[in-house]
Parts: sequence; structure tokens; C-alpha cells
Amino acid sequence: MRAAVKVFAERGYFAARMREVAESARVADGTIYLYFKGKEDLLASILEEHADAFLERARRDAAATDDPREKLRRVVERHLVSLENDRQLAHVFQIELRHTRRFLRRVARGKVSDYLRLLQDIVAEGAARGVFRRDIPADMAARAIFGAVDELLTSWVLSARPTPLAPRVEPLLSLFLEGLEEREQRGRA
Amino acid sequence: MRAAVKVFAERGYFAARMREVAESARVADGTIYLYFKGKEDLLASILEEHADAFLERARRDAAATDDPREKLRRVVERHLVSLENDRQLAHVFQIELRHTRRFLRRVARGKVSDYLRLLQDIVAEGAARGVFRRDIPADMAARAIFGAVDELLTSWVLSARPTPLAPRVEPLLSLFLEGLEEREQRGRA
Amino acid sequence: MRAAVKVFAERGYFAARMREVAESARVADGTIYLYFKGKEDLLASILEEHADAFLERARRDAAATDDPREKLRRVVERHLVSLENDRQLAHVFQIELRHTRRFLRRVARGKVSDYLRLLQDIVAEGAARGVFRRDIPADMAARAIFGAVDELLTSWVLSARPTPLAPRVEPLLSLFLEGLEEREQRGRA
Amino acid sequence: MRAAVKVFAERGYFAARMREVAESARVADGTIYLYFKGKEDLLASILEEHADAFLERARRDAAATDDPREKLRRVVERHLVSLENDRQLAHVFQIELRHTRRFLRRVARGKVSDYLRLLQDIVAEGAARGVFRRDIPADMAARAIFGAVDELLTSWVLSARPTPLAPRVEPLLSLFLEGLEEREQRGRA
DNA sequence: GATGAATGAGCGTTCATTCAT
DNA sequence: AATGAATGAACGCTCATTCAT
Repeated sequence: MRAAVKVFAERGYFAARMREVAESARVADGTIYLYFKGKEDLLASILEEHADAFLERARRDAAATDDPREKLRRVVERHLVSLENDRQLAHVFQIELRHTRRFLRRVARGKVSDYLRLLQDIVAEGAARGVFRRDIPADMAARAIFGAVDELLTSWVLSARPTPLAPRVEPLLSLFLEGLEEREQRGRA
Repeated sequence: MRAAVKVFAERGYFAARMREVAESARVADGTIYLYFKGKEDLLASILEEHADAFLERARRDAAATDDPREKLRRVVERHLVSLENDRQLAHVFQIELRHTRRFLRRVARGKVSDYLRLLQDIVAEGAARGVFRRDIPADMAARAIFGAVDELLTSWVLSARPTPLAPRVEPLLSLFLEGLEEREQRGRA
Repeated sequence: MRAAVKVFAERGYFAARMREVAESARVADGTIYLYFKGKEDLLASILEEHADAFLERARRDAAATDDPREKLRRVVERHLVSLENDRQLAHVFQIELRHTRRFLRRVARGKVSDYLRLLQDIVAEGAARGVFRRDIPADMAARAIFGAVDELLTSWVLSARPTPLAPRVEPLLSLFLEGLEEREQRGRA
Repeated sequence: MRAAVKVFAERGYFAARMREVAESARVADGTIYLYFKGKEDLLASILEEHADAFLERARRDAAATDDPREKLRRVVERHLVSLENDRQLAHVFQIELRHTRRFLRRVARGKVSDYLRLLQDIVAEGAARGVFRRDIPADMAARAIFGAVDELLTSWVLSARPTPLAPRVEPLLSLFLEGLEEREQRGRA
């Protein structure tokens, strides 16, 4: 699977040949099919494995603090840092995972939904506690945050000379938080 | 080209057959090649035509007002409404345009850059005028806004029962603007 | 199709490569698929074309005489001579057409049924006219004759130094006719 | 081997997977190769085992009587009944054994030759004794009889609702014998 | 300009067989 | 003897593109 991430990142999913994946993994062509149903299943498995692990960690990060603002910060940081640490995986996640409509709809979007729900819950919780504005729909806020982070990562992946992502967390969060906070919270922020 | 949008939207770029496009356009297979270099050029041409038209309109929208906040509002609204009015085109823009790395990098991202520059200029102008915060990098703000709108559109395209997009403009703008504004502006907002 | 008969006869259906067929026909690989659905359809088409033509001629041969014994003679002769004149086709008919159960049952046997019916009708007519015995079921007699001819052809196809088939018609017919004839006919035969 | 007969009969030789045979025999994939050289050898072994046993019994049947007509009757009956009692085996014999030219020529036809020789010897003996006609070549008569029985069996195997084969022996024999017998014998028959 | 018959390169996957354990 | 994970050769078919008409 590591070999597949490498080959998919280097050549792109469609240009990648199963033979290349096999060679990269130092196994015979057929061996791949003992563990994966086919090329698409290989891609789906990469998603599953890493997305689940990421979601798990993100949920734990969020649970480790009480402040919804801090929860958001940690989740976004986790998102950016996870993929910054593995550029090949980032490539696969930001580009290769979006290839066919069917795949996007059935597989990739399932994981995105889980992630969006996590963000949405944090926002809704903040709204319930009076920390965040109530007039912004939580699902839209979640989607906006995800979209912003996703776009940041895509441009990072596509850029020839990528800049570090960690320093982006603060300004990005600041952008969203200052907007999400209730008036009275602003003095404190 | 209209036929191509239709077929690409219905079947997906890779599943779409040039023959289907030809049939849909009621011409012979070879005729397409009199006007387009090939399948990819067909996709690129769709992008070119609509992206340029959209950018043109968005720039005019922005130029029609002086207030940077209002500029952002009009551009975002133009973006959402343009694609809401043509779901097949939206499909192609949000999904099919992102298929191969090469295409994404060379073609699609070129247009995105132009669009990002428009947003960035508005943000920078706002910052220069003291309407927007100066501590948020304009390019990052532009990317965040584009990412949020893009994600909104993607989920709209993928959703089975899409909700109208126009009502999303206000809350989305509010989310970003309240965060982007300088402290002293907030009283007024 | 002639090229396919050649290649199938020389290499066998399974060992035959579509590329070989294409080369033999001096067309590109893909061209075959403009006229045939696939490899199996190519085989089926060979059968259809020749079996129908043979049946047509056999029926005409039979209709050209009134004597059931003579009808049988002409049909059997037509059968043997048709394939003796085209050893490659004979090969395909006797060997390659029997490859998969599904094919045998659905395609090849359909034509055999038509042929058996022709033989059976002749036998039944002879029985009705009192020329042939009535105590031999016509379908069984038809199958026995077909089986005998078929076996003769198979061994001819498989033999390294095949002997002419035409001289076999008389003794074979004699073998069957003497048995099929009513007692009283025998004096004359 | 029993497992192989079952799987070959159910799926066909080519569609049969060695794994299925192994599973059906409740052994591991590799175990088959301890006893058979490969898939084709497995098929050949099935043929060997049953064909030899059949030939043995057929020869004994023939030797048990003196009358060439009775010899033929017993051999044909043995042939039909042997396979009628084991439909899966019959399937393999009538269909699956004829798949590749090489196999047919080298393996299957060897046994057929032995069988033809048995029939031929009976016919020749009958001719020598004056029981059968001398003007019918014994090898052709043998082939005709074999072909008729073979065709009977093939149609029985392919038929969805097979009729019993035993009652076919008498009419079939009658068909051949009446034709084979010398004039003077006919009064007695 | 328009046609559409012909092209032919390109590849995921299967499965009989092997062999280290 | 038995296992079963690993092997890797082998191939039918698709479809974007071309070009003679």
C-alpha cells in the first residue's frame, strides 16, 4: 500500500500501472490481487486506512479540550500537519482520490462526510455554549472550514516550492474564529 | 461543446466516449477533430470559454462598487449563481475538470489562479483601505474564500437533492467578513 | 472470416490469437471488432455462414429426387464432400466448434438439430411410403446416420494421411439402407 | 479424481479452476500436483482410468459369447449403460474430453482407437464367419457404430430431460445388424 | 467542410503451477 | 505428505485518433 501511494503520487492514478506498483512493492503482479480486489480497491484501501486513522486522531484531539475554538484549531492543525508530513499521501488525497464520479461519490465523500460531521458538531457545540454565533448554519461553517483547508492543501500539493503549512493554522483559524465568535466574546479573543 | 458538457456531466470525462459526444452533437466522429485537438482539448476548451466569461463578469461586478465587502459579495454570488444556473456545467467544473494531475496543474489551475488573484486583490485593497484586517495574508484569505465556495459547490453537485445556493451567499459572506474586518469596523457591520 | 477459419484450423480456437487472425486477414486488430462482437462470435459466425449454406444445399439436393434412399445418399454425400473440399473448415467444424459447453449447447447444437430434422424427415417419409422400416424411430435413425458421418469426418480430420471420402458414401449408405429397408424391398436392393 | 469429474462436469474443463477441484476434494491446491502433473494430466487420468476399465469390461462381455451379433449388442449396451450410470462422467467423456486438438489427437483418440479396434475385430470376425456382409469394410462399420452410439450419448448428455438409454440398444442394433447381415442370415434374424 | 471506416497501442487481471515450510 | 502464499506469463478488447473519400 505504501508502494501504491508512492506510484499513485508520482504518476497519477490513471497513469500508474499495476506492474509499477508491484515492482515498487517488490512483489509479483498477481500478489497485489491477493490483498486487494483491484486497482480501485487499492486506492479505496489507502483512503480507508489513512482517513480512519486521521479521523480517530482528530476526534481525540478535539476531545482533549473543552473550548470549541481550541477544538477547531487542533482538528485543523491535525489535518494540515498529517498531510504535510507525507507529501505523497497528500498528493493522493488531494488529487488522485477525485478521479471518477462514482468513486468520489461512493467512497471519498463518505469519509469527507464523517469529517464534516466532526467539524459541524464542534461548531454546533460552540453555538450552544454561546461561544459561536448562532446565525451561521453549523453545516455551512463546517463546509467552509473544510473547503478552506482543502484548498490550502491542494495548492500546497500542486506548488513546486511548497511553504510550510503549520504557520498557516493561526491566521486561518483567526480568520474563521473572529467571524464565528459572538460580539461579546470578541473583547476576550 | 454544449454536447460535450452534457456527455461529460452525465457519464464523467473518462467514461465519456468521443462517439457519444459526436452523436450528441449530431456530427460524425471525425468532425470534432476539426474544431478540437482531442478529448482533453475539448475539456480545456469548455473550461476556457466559461471560465473566461465568468472572470470577465466577476471583474465587472467587482468594479461596479467601491466597497471591498460588497465586491466580495458580488463575486461570490456570481460564482455560485453562474454554476447553479447550469448544473451540467457545474458538474464538469467541480468534478470532471480535476481528473489528471497534468491537466489540473497546467489548465484548470491557471484559471483558478486568475480567480484567486481577483479575490486577493479585493482583500488587499480592503486591507489597504483599512476595511479589512492587515494581519491576515491576502492570498490565504482569497484561498479560504475560494475553498469554501468551491466546497459548497462540490457538495451541491454531488447531492441528490440540492438546495438553492443563493441563500447561502449572505451567511457565508457574513462568516468571512466579520472575521476579516478590522476591530473598529465591527461596530458598523 | 476466411482468415479466422485458417488460423482456428491451424492453431486451434483457444491457441489462436486475435492478433493472428487480424494479421492473416491483413487488417488491424480492432477492425475485427467492427464486424464481430468478439472471438466467440467470430467462431459462431463461421458456423452460421457455412452451416446455413450447407443446409440449404442439402435440402435442395433432397428435394431434387423422390426416392428417400436417394435423398439420404445425396445429403450424406453433400455433407462429406462439402467438408472434404475444405479441410480447414472441416477442422473447425469437427473439432473447434465443440470447445465450451455453453457454445456447444447454444450455438453448435442448434445447427445440428436442423440437420437432424432434415434426416429425420427423410426417414419418416420413407417409413410412411413403406420404403423404410417403421419399427426404427426416425429420430434415432437420423442420429445414427449423423453420428456415423460425423465420426467419419472427425477421424478424417485427425488422420495424418486422409483417404478420400467420396468412396465411403456407397458402403456407408448401403450399411444403413439395407437395414432400414422393409423386407420386401430387399430383393430389389 | 472423483472431485475433478464433478467439477469438470459442472463447470466445464476450461471454466473449472484447479482451486475448485482442490476444494471439492478437500485438499490444498498444491496437493493435486503430488498426484497429477497438471490440469490436463488430471483430465487424461480420468480418461485413462475409466476408458481402460470400460474396454476391459467390454472385451470380457464380447468374449462371453460366440455370436458376433450378440458381441456387438453387449459392447454397445455396456457403452451406453456405463455412461448412463454416471452422468457427470458421461459429460466429461462426451464434451470435455474434446477440447484441444492436441489432447484430442494424442490422448482421447488413443482410447477411441482401441475401442474401434474391438468393434472392428467383431465385425471382421462376423464377416469371416459369414454372419456379416463382406462388402462393408470392417473399419468403416466400426466407425459408423461408434459414431452412432457417440452421437446418442452426446445428445443425451446435452438434453435437459434425458430419456433412458437402455431401450435404445435394441433398435440401434437392429438398424445396424439388419444391414450388416448376409442375405441368407436375414430369414433367421 | 464533413464523414466514418479503419487503426493499433496499451493494460488490468486471472489462474495453473511452484516451493519453502 | 501436505500446505497455500506467491508467482508472472499471457491476451482479448477498447477507443481516441486519423485520413481517404
